[in-house]
Amino acid sequence: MQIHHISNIEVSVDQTAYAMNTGEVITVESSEFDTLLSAGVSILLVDDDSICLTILSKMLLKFGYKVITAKRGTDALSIAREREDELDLVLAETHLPDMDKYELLETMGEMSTLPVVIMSADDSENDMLGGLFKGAALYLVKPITMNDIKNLWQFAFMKKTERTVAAEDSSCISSDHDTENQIFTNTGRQSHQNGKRKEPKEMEEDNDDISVLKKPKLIWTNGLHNRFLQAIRVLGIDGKVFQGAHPKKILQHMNVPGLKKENISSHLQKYRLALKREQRIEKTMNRDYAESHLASYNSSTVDIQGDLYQNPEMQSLTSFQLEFGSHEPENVSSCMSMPFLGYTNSLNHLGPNCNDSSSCKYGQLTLLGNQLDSTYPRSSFTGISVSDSVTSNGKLAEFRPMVDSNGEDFLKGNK
DNA sequence: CAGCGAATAT
DNA sequence: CATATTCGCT
Repeated sequence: MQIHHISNIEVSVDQTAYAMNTGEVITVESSEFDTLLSAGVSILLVDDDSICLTILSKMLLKFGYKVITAKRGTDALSIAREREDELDLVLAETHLPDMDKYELLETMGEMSTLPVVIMSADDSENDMLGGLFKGAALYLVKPITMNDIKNLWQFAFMKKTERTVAAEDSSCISSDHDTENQIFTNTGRQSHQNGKRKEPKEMEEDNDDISVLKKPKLIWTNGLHNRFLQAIRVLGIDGKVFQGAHPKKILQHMNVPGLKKENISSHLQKYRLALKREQRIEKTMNRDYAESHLASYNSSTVDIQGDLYQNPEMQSLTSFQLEFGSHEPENVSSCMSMPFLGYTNSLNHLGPNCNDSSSCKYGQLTLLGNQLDSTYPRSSFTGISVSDSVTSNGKLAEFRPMVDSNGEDFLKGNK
């Protein structure tokens, strides 16, 4: 088998630009944050084409990922089999010489828990939905951008779960000041082909002594919330008049393994409160300075992200992140703050293209989306990443939590 | 039994 | 104090 351990690659980034995409001036000084988040994440990169392989490796390395490459599907599988523990994520091209389209994806799904991110030049809904349905954590359409790469780390945590927890779950009475190398506890699962909604089995050999008594605290991450929003958009915004958005249906639609009805209800309750608040705010604003404020509110999503951002309303059809609080309390919340910031997130290219397709399973999504978008709070979009602002400004903006991003407004209580 | 609002817990 | 869970009512 041909495995290349890449530690140093000699390809100039300039060529990256022409080959991969606009890639221009990826000034991405790989801000400290990016490298911090992706640091130590090991990625198995699978691509038949040497050029792509090299370029992608380069990009990955730039963000601090560890990269192992394979050119053939079989190689990828054996690597994954032997060294699954060292790996965090598989990034694979769909078209491989020795396998057909989603064979690697499927096989990988059967034999390991590694999240698989698919990349392909095929951008039809059929292809994308197919890939996602077969269990891909994310479907990236080539050309791959630096942003895509930058956000990859988020999907790596879908597998790295209990290992880290179990490793440190032993009594840590020692009041150690842990460094930041701690990893949060995400429980993620790839959807199987027959993937139904629930997964009765939870932990394999974990301490379940209190698992029944203690309910794991569910933390609604942006990703999870986005999924929630997506579900709501499809089903209908309010359960009262329409028959859409009952928690049960939402749960069904979200299709998240560990998620309980109660969680949805709770979140829905909070969500509705937030809605009310916003409506009141808008009303009070209407009385006084009607248009100026409103205008700024509505356009804000567009303003920040500028022209190059596509369709913020459409959120990822992709995967989700389920996060439970670990038994050790504090480390979670501290870690939590990081992912929020960087969550520009897998905007996969599903949204914009969907309107022309009647074949799209989520065709109703576009329909409902139009009539609803005035009602629901701004899509929770927080992070406009640093590199985004680079392109708009021309120079690097300082990293700061988006002030005007309304992503979080839903979370904070405005009165 | 499910949904929703309010109370309670973390 | 915010947010998740539990309770009680419909």
